[in-house]
Amino acid sequence: MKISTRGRYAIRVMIDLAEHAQGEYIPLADIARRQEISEKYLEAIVSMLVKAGLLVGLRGKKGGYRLTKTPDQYSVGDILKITEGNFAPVACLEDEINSCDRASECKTLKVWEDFQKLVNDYFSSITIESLTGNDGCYDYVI
Amino acid sequence: MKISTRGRYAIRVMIDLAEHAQGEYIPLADIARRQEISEKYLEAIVSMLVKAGLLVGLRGKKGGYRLTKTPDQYSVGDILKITEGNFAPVACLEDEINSCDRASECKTLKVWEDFQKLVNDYFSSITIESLTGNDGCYDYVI
DNA sequence: TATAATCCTATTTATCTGATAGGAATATAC
DNA sequence: GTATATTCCTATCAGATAAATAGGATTATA
Repeated sequence: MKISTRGRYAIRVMIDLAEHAQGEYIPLADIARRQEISEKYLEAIVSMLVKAGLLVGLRGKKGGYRLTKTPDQYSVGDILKITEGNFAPVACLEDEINSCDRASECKTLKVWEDFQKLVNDYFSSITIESLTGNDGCYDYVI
Repeated sequence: MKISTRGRYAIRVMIDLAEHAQGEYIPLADIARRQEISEKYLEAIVSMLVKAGLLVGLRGKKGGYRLTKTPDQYSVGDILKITEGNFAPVACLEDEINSCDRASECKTLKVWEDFQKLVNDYFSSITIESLTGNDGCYDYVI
């Protein structure tokens, strides 16, 4: 029932970018220094966020990462879904169809289904913007 | 973010006992057979429940396990707290006092605190009795 | 062309999960 | 009091995953 370090770091990266980016690309080294996280480890995490389209990276000098949307358009849930895979508390809820033999007689299935919805709704309701010290007025265009 | 097999099995054991026990001791072999779970694996799980006082075991012939309370007095949360340790989604919330250096400046601490409460409240609200096919009238005395 | 950055692949270490095995201790029934 | 049925205890094992590190290929800018 733990949120992985990956997930926690991913959220911190997103908040950091939301607070410091003015539309330009921010090198990962800057984020790693501010957040006191190993740059090499962050690399793996950030690459997940890029692959999922939450960030874009640019190589070379003046390169780095930037958000693809404004901070109010990201939820904590969006990020955790990428790093944690999904919010299914049990394996049988990971796929659309439940392929567990015992599903029809399972007395706890509803407990897990309702729980999954609870978790999803909670994390979906928290925006990255709400976790920054910013005022919600972005003076840059994405 | 997964509930362990231990936790799921523990809940099934408790439901099984709530449905089948009439005050007498139920051998683990019976539960293992009904639930189609390895008896040896269940042993380790059930011993946790005994140590925590949710069940009592009796050795020897006519031995087995029985509940220490009526099914409506157990919540799913009571059981999961034992098998999962706690509901802290991050390590810094496991102890009473938060010993994380970054706690004072942590932008996500409240997210995790509120989440922990949400999870705790949810699982605490579900009784084992509500997961059985019983009517809530116990014809045995504990 | 030098430099600064992302991107990619592999490796390591530690921890946890799920499961199995063998046997010691003990309560009941005959 | 002996056989039997059961919990109880300790140890072990394989596999997966998490967290982190390392080295170098690629690419954009100045």
